[in-house]
Amino acid sequence: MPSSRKSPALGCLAGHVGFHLRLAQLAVFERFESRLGEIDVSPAIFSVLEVLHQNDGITQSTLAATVSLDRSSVVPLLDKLAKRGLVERRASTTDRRHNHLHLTDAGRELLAEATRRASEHEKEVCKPFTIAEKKLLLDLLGRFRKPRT
Amino acid sequence: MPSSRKSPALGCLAGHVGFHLRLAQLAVFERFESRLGEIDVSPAIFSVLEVLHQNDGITQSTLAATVSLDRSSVVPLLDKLAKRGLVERRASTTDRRHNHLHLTDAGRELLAEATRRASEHEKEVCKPFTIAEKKLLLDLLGRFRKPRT
DNA sequence: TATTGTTATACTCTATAACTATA
DNA sequence: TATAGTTATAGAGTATAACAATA
Repeated sequence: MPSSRKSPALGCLAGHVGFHLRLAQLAVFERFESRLGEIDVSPAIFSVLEVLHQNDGITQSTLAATVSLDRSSVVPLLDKLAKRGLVERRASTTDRRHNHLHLTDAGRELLAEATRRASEHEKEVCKPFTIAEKKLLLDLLGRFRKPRT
Repeated sequence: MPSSRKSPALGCLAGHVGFHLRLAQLAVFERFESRLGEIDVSPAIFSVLEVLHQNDGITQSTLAATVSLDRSSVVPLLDKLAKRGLVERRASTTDRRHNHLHLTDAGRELLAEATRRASEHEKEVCKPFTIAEKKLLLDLLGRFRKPRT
């Protein structure tokens, strides 16, 4: 039975995935910040570092597409990371329009620590799910993505 | 088998709910805007209008809590809606610190149209799911919310 | 003292459009 | 002409802190 102090009715919002996606992301990102804020790693920064680690020498536009950002949005992000000595931009020798991106040693070290913390975070945030449920959730979320391109 | 032009590896991001929540929300909100942008209704505005409709006379702070915003964030939002003639603020007679919020006739009319469009949007965006899967998804998303308070 | 709404302020995130340098 | 990165700029969205009115 509902608690005596009833909360306001949500109407059709209760059945809207967008509404629930926002609340879920809010809760998850908040806890991410509380664990990785200490080492100045935001969700966006973490995803960039990880993609760089997985794809050494990747180009800025490809990175942007991979994390679903505009290529212009990636510039100030990389500026910050370069200033912190975590990332290097090397002009391509074959096509001088491209920058190839590389993690520095410091970048790899920070990523290692960030990965440890992110993994704890993930464990905490997914406590309400069984392994099968989490797998299912990721599968369902993946279906929102645009079909092709 | 993978396409010949392979996309960059995501590493551990592929298993992180936060990463997938962001992509999903991005896709969903984008399509919401494409359907309701025409009538100048953003996801935030829609949720406010619907909560006001469900809870006539609700107070600003309660509204804010209901849609997970700070009470200061709700002020400029309501300013806009009031300026558009969709919402009224009436000072409470019993406790003059409170504003009681009400939809105007115009507000109800716009909400009706917005609800029609939102329902089409919801149908479109949930095409990849069966009824059972969508129900399950909402259930799973709900588990991220903080336990009590 | 505590609470509601407000203001002033600022910060983050992100995109668009135009520029440059290449190709 | 087209592309990669950059710049300048602007707009959302949101929060924090302090304030006035009220309780």
